[in-house]
Amino acid sequence: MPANGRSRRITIDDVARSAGVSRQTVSRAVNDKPEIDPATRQRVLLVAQSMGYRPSRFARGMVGPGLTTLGLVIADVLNPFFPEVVSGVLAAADERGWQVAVYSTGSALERETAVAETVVNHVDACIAFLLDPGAIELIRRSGMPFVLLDNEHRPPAVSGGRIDFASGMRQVVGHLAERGHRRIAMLDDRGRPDAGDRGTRHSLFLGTAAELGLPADESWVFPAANSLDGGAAAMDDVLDTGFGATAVLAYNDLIAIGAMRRARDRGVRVPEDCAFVGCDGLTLSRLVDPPLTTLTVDKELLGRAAVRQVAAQMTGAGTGETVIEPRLVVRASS
Amino acid sequence: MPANGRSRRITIDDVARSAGVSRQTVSRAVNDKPEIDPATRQRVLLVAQSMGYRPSRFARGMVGPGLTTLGLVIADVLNPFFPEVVSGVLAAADERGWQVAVYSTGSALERETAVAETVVNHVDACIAFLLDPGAIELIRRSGMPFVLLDNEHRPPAVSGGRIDFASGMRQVVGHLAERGHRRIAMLDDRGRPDAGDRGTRHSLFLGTAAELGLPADESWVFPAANSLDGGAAAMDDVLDTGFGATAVLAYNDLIAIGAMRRARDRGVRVPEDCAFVGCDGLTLSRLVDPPLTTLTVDKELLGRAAVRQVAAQMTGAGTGETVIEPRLVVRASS
DNA sequence: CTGAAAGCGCTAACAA
DNA sequence: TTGTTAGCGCTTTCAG
Repeated sequence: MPANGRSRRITIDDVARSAGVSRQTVSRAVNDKPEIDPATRQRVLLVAQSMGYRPSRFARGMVGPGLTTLGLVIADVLNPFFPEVVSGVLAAADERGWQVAVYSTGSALERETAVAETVVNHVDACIAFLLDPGAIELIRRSGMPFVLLDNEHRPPAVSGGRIDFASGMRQVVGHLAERGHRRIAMLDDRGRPDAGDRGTRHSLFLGTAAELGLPADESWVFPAANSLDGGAAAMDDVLDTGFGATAVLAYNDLIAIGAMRRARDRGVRVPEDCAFVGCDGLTLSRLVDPPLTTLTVDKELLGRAAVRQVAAQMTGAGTGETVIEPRLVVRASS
Repeated sequence: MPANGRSRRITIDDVARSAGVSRQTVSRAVNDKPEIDPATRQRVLLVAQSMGYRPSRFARGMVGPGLTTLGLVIADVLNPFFPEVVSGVLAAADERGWQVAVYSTGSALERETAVAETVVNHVDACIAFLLDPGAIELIRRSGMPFVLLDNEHRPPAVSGGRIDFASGMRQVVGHLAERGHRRIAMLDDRGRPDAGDRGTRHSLFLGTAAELGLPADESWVFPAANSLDGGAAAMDDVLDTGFGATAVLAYNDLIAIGAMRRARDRGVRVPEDCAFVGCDGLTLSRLVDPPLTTLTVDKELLGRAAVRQVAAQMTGAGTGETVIEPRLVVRASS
């Protein structure tokens, strides 16, 4: 019960008794039904208000169709990638009259199972950024409509949404190669357990570099925590290993910006000494100095598309996948 | 019911019948109760799964204590102010085992009533950034625990959380005055209906300026849309009116950054020709060029404090107010 | 270990 | 216009 904490909940019967009417009449008054004497309504409403009566969501949901609650699991609202996705999801859910419950894993893999368990019990459908196979399986098994985003290991029975980084990496590495870069370092997100797996930015980078005849291998990839500080620390590694990179490609804009700032602080000229390229196309990337070249992704669209897929599943459609095409935006950092 | 769309919902009775047991046994299996034969559990679970059975949230909430859903109404997730508040709310709500449903008004005053109506019907408590008195009254009357944030016109019966901009403006204007600035323009958020009212940044700016003997009046305040572009457009106004401002104080960092960029684009040197100061202390403000001087606010704390107040109301405590103290962070823009 | 009965708070359908 | 009856799907007694 909406945590009254203290005493027993006040029910429609309490109000009915206190107002000297039947509970039906109370229901009519509260729900603004036409078939009730305005005077009665007024009186009942007053009593209800004074008693602090609030209809139970649960009892109502029990009778009527109830509200659809969509669970949205993200890693961290403070990572500027997610608010844009959230925005798309909120808008699309609102159009359908759904409520959105937001859950954050705090980018902690070990918390994913707990979040998944909560989700399974408290929402009607789920859109999630999740990496732990156990957590994913938990939600899948629940049978609720489920869309998994940004995960290359999506089980076949689960719908998904992803960004076409194969195309993206071609654009990015191609751009750097055109600019004459041969020694390109990559700053990967070390928080992801799928590092290096097929389809990840990491492996696509290596593959594309090889295709273009660039000398890149695992030693060209540096793990970074997914944050500005993480990017900065990884840039220290790049610089300190005497790697001689003339360009740095980061897993995302956050890491790229952190790295770029650290490089500048250490006397590296951008882009003359070293070029920087990010992924995601955060608003932020336009505002830093120098403005960051980035692989832009329509994150709101990703959110909207996910909601559309949830809706499709509710009408019985099968598993599907949405692929978002990224677009390289060249700015002064390269 | 959780929008099955197609046919009737599958109930516990359906499963019981199909598995040849009583619904009690199904309940035991599904809820992992100890008093059931492991073999039976297994069998029942299999049947349940194969039938796509999902227990009804509503029916469960009806019986047990149910989950508390906290409604969080913000203006716009894309405004980087809000994610930080959301982060604080999510964390504090999670600690209490509550679910958070996020609603966005899209910064549109005319949508507030509709959002308030939804909130009233579908959550157990509410934390909101709301400006329309009608919407606020709607939620207040519902009797649910309610905390109104960042609103100078909070009804006495409603709990609130706000930032101490009286102190803040003293810090900001004092700082600029110390630096020798006399002609200070303010870029106000034109979307707020309370512009100029007592307690707003607008009026506190004018009051503080007067106290310090600076020549500021209404004509020194320029309305700006709450966005980067809004700040840019307002800066055009400042520049074009030949106002001769040597410093610009903005309603928030978003507006300040937009204005600062526009100024630079038009050949104004920052801070030599014109200094810029924002409010809020967005992460963003540290990253732009030049880094922005800003009145930093602990936005996560604001969110956490709001949750704490909701919790207090649930245990029967009365109306309260949390005041967050802002802190000036001086950077290169001034 | 399993089943039968009772009731959570509400609204739709019907009766008065 | 108002009241009565019947459930919604589930879990918690209490019997077996």
